[in-house]
Amino acid sequence: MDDISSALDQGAMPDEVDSPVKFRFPLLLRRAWYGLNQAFRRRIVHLGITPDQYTVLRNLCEKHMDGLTQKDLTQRMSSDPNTVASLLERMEGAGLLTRKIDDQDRRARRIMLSAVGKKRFYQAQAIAQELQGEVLGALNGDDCPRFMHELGILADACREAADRSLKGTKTS
Amino acid sequence: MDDISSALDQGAMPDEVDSPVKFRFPLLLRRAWYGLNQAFRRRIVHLGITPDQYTVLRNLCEKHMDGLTQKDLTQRMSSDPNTVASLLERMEGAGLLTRKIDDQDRRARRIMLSAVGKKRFYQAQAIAQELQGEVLGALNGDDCPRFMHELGILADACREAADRSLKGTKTS
DNA sequence: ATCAAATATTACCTATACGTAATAAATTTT
DNA sequence: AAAATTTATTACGTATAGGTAATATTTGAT
Repeated sequence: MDDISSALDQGAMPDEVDSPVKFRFPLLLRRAWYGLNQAFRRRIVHLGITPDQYTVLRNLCEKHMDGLTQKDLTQRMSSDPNTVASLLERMEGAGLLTRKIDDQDRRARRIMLSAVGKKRFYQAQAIAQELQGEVLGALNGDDCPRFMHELGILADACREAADRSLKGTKTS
Repeated sequence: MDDISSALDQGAMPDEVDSPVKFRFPLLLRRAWYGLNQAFRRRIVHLGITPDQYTVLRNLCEKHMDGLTQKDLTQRMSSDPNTVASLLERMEGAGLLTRKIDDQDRRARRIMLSAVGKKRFYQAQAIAQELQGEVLGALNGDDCPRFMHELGILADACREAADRSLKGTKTS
């Protein structure tokens, strides 16, 4: 441990050599995600919804008029059952959607958008598209498709790493 | 509003036409960020720290042996003063760092890593690098630098959008 | 048909994210 | 220099993220 400490005291930088701060994936990802989220939150606060609530509304609006179960939503949102449950509880309280026990599977609950929910979605969608335009405008239009493709590959790799990390399959 | 509703009832998809789900920036960003975070959280839980706490430790370890103020940390983490304050409070309680009033500016608090904090950082760093290798391995090595450069551009654009969205400069 | 295993959700807990207001100390203005 | 302004942090409140355990149901095995 003394080796490490003295190295540090001399001003050595742990892993900056092989990966400068400006190019580290986790840092950039964090910065992008929090920035985008914060921008969107600030722009839709007057609608009484949050970015995550918008994500729920979008998933319910997009070709799922028959509703979704909480499980479905959880997967579509890359989220967690607990988080989704409390999120939907608040949204139901706000009159944005309804939850009723599913006819086929009485363990599950089917989520259905309300008229208010639809309206809020369309109001927020315009803002979301405007914001997305502003942000993606910073990138050369020609580079965009390839970039999104690569981001998709990394996103999948991240999710797979998370799944792998759940049960002790870290090594084998 | 009836126009909108009937369009939906026919199964129309809001903005899927011009931007398919698989290529939408916010979705991919969310998936990548949550996946990476969850993977890392699961792999370091035995060290008694969280991903955000690791970020604090990393910032304190990297060339800032003289310590950082909470404000500094807040900016470096793309975070918020409130969040950082409670985060540091927990970490101080866990013995990972110390907070003392700054000599130059007695409003500020200077954060200093403890021996335990240093040790935990190096233990977690090995895991972080391993994880990063697994994830980035999914991308063609040659594409990586350009991708990171572009992600950096978008991250900056997101932060700027967030700052712009704070004070009513949305239109002008 | 019955009992065991799998599954959807809830309940409860801790850790962020971040907004607003309060507090205290530093800086600027008059 | 005293007052007004700016700034670093804390206090407090609501909204996620996500782990563990309990519950209710459905499915699968005997």
